[in-house]
Amino acid sequence: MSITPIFHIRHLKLESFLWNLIIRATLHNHNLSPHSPISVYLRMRRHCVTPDFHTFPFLLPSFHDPTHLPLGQRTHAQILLFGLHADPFVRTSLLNMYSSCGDLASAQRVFDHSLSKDLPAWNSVVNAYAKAGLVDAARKLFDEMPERNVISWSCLINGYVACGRNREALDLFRDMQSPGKNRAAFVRPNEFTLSAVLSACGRLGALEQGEWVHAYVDKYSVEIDVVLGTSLVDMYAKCGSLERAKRVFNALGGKKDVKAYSAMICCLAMHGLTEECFQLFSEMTTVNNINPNSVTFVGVLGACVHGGLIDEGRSYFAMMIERFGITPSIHHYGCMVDLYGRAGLVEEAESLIASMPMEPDELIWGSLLSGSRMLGDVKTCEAALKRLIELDPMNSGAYVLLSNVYAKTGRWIEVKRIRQEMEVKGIKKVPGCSSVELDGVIYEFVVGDESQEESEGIYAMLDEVMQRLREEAGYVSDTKEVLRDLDEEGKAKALSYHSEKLAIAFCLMKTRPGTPVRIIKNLRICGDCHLVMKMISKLYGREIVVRDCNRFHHFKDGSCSCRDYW
DNA sequence: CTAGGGTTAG
Repeated sequence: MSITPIFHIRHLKLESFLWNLIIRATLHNHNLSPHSPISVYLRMRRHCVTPDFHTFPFLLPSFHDPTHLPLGQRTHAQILLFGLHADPFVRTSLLNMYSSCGDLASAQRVFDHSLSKDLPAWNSVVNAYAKAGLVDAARKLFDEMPERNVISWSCLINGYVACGRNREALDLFRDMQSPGKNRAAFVRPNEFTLSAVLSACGRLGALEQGEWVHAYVDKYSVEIDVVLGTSLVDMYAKCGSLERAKRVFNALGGKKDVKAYSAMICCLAMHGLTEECFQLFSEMTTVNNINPNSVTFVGVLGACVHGGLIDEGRSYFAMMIERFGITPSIHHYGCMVDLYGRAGLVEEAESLIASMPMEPDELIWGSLLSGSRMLGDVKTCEAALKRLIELDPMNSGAYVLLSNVYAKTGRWIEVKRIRQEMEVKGIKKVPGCSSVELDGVIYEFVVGDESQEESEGIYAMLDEVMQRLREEAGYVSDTKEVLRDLDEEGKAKALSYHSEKLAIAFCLMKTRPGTPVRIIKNLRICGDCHLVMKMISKLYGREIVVRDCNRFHHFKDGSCSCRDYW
């Protein structure tokens, strides 16, 4: 870019005006080239042009990650030097700079020392706390705000979604729409709000609420841009409705970018549709010439894992590095380790781990553990667990996986030892929890839970169902994964109240025959529940979709889309 | 209209 003509303009005010414009024009230059905002600013100073009220709101957004903090601080000093620190625009920019550089304390200080705190300033500080993961603090500020607009609500909803408090995000969205609660005029959600809400719906599996958002989008003619479209795709796919995900995805037409493609690719992978996943990948890269990124490959490699496709996994891994120049992250290594482990290629897994440029983390050892668990490779599991608990001593999942392997192979002394070890260290097993949505209400079931209002009915229903499975389908409990050394009857009992069984009983009770059932589970589904779901799908003529923490299972006519490989 | 606040895939 040539900026020479500017130097000949004499008029002082006009000079800063033009320098400001140049800084704005360079905002997208993130490297420290001569054309970066800070370089232009320094040149402006060398030409003895005094910065004004507009200069810093242009300059400050160029400092947006922790490595930029020192420059941000020096810019703050410049602001003080030129006496521009009282200006509300400058202050909000400064607040945002500190927040995006990760210096929350300084952001708060800038806010506290502001004489007039207008709406953008409040929104910025709420957002700063929400982005830092301190959503309760954000909420406190939000509650103190003298007035709020759609941005205030969106920032806080985002904060809840970002830290996994999805229910609270939806509660807040509901409050936003009940005029009594937001003590202001009705605030209409926009595409920013709706994207965040859809994200929460997807994670919760709240299809009906997600559908409501989609209907809202249509009703108020909110434009489905690529961001909102991606959110819709993600929501439908995570709620088990691939058909509608595809419909929205296709309707995006030429607007689809790498994120939209990646969302769809990851979703196809989660549903075990490996072929379609690969096809979409090639459509994206070869037909539409969109470069995949690291997330795209997390999806594609995930599809390989779910399909047990070693060769494809290897070739995508190589393609990622060689053709697209993407440095594999720990997630990609994790996929490969999982893939090798499941195939019994323990040596390959280990040599890959040894070749990693970064220290293997708990994800890697977890992948090795969950991979080798499939084949009952006790030795590898033990080794992986040992490394895993060095890094993450309270990881209950690791202990459970290993004791699973011991239980499968009947090594009850070891099972007992693990259980004692967990007890001594105070490690609590994460309880299995399943949820279903009915008429827009999410019902949660925890293993052996009897607190539900209708517990009695649910248990009676479950007993009846299991009885029918035994009599009419020859069901015998698959007790291989019970973690206690009980007699066969005891084991069957320990299994029979797994949360997903409670959930399915509830659905059979509450919904009309033939209605599809969707269940979300926080852990991996166990062998026995998997078997029971298959049988129910046939005997009761129900389509059942179970999303466990790892992937989707579509049960229909007695079989599952995962082909019993998970 | 030279200026400040928020969104999607993992």
